[in-house]
Amino acid sequence: MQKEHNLSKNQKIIFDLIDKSGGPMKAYSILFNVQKKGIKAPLQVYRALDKLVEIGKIHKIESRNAFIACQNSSCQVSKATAFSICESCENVSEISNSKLSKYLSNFSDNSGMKYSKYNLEFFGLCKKCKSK
Amino acid sequence: MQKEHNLSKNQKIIFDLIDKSGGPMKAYSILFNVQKKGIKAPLQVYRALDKLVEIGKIHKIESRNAFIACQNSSCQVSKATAFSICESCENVSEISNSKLSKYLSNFSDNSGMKYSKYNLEFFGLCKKCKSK
DNA sequence: AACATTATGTAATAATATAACATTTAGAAG
DNA sequence: CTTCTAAATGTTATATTATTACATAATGTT
Repeated sequence: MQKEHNLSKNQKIIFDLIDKSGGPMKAYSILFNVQKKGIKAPLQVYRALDKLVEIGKIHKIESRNAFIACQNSSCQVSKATAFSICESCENVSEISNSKLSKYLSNFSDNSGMKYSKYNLEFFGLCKKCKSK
Repeated sequence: MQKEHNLSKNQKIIFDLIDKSGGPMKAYSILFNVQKKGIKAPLQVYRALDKLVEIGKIHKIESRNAFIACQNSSCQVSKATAFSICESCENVSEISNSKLSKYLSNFSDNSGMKYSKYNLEFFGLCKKCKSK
């Protein structure tokens, strides 16, 4: 069972926006969209984003500086994330493949490092863009 | 055999700096370090970085906005990269593990997407930082 | 020599993110 | 219900990362 986080006002506004958008959103585009709701400054957005990332409600797509709602309801913390990114239309989706996540969560090499987190981004052409 | 790219003047200066540093470097830190060599503007740095990334001499660590020299001499193009990042000391190293790269290069799911590239970043504590 | 491609130089500015400080709100403990 | 604490908010300013636009020079090809 997922812990219920009571989102604060700003967190809820921003999460709902990202979630409803269905795709990745950039911080300043979020800011623009929530200004009518009284969120006026970048920092207000970044603070909400930081918290939402921390509790796993959204993930950051590092290569795009964008944020996407977690599509995996069982995902509490952002410690094991994988995405597929279309380099043509910039569509992003979260990959939830238990074999992949098991493989990566258990990965270790001879560096003596203990991995507690990973982020994987695959790039290519999505079905639509491939057939163009 | 790796194709020999004749680096231009700026590309060579910047690659040598990153390579000698032995770790990831940020664009504006690179800029600062090469100003005595006549490279004065951010754009000159970013252009060289773009080219070096394109030909696989360096890689971008997306989560850190930093650039590291490729540590894998057989790596021509930056299409399959994996790094381990210490969240305490920020040490970064390139993982070269043929099983991992095979697994990821051959990965496919039911999205209909053809993956041509990936970037994986593992996070944790390195040996040194763990024992502190 | 003519042409195309790649690289360079320079200034301005866009886009992304954080620091610092004051105040308010929401929960927990007594 | 009051006191305390942690979390969240509001606001201004600024730091950091990256690109646009335009002019010129060097390099490679036919």
